Amino acid sequence: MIVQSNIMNLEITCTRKEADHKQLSRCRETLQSSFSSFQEISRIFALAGSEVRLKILFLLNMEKELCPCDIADILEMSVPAISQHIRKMKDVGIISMRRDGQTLYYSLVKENTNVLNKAFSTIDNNRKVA
Amino acid sequence: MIVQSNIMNLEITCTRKEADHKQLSRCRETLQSSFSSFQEISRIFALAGSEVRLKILFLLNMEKELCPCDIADILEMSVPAISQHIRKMKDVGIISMRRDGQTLYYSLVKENTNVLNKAFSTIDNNRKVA
DNA sequence: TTATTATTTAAGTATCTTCTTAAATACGTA
DNA sequence: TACGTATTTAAGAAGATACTTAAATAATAA
Repeated sequence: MIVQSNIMNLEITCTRKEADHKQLSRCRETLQSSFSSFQEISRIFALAGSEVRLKILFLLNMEKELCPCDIADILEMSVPAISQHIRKMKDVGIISMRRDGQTLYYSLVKENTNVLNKAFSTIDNNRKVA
Repeated sequence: MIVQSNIMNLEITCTRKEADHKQLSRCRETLQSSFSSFQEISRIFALAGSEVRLKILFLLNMEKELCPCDIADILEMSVPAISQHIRKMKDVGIISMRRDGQTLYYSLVKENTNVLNKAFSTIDNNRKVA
């Protein structure tokens, strides 16, 4: 693994007289030291940023596991459409699969969905009962 | 405000023999009762799902407020590119603005960014200090 | 008033996303 | 083996997204 030397690029392009160069350098350093977190977490949010996928994730959180056929039924969407959403989430590792005969059951990978928990509980709490 | 009657569409399209129709109906009802939460939260995640915007949000959380010029400098991007990201976040109400002379300062709207807090703390904790 | 600075807006383009439909794979059963 | 069911994969079209550059606003300073 190549660890880049931490000599910061200090040429500040912001021409504002009041610009606080120490603040700008500090911000750059923080971003650099968290480089991979931003990648990983933004990827998870991009997935949860689709209303369809957020619903799938919420349902998996609530029901433990579901198959593509169930999900397609609940969301009133085509099975291939659901399958392709599922693949994206599996690729990033926020859901996993088990097979039982012909049926594939998908479930949340809890270790990788911590950043979504607050959303799940907020959705639960804002539920309007008829 | 029009509250839709809650008579569920009960025609289950999933032809799996093992399909649990009660479970499917329950899931549909839950989604329906949380309709607007899914919209609102997925919209916030879609914003945070861009690596650039997640960095901006993280920086605003850390620094309280920043101007577009500062942000463009820190992220080494053009000012118009940053300005357009900012507009999207302002439109959805997760950031707000104050003016001081020619400079516009942007900051987080904390009430609307609760679902991102876990991400901010995770990023902080995973920081690799040089 | 004119110029300068900070910022936004607009138009254009390249890329990504999310569906659709049709075909392929994988398992179970007659 | 052949068929049906559950699911994935592939190809393609329509729409959304994220930059670029150039022009427009808005506040301040000369």
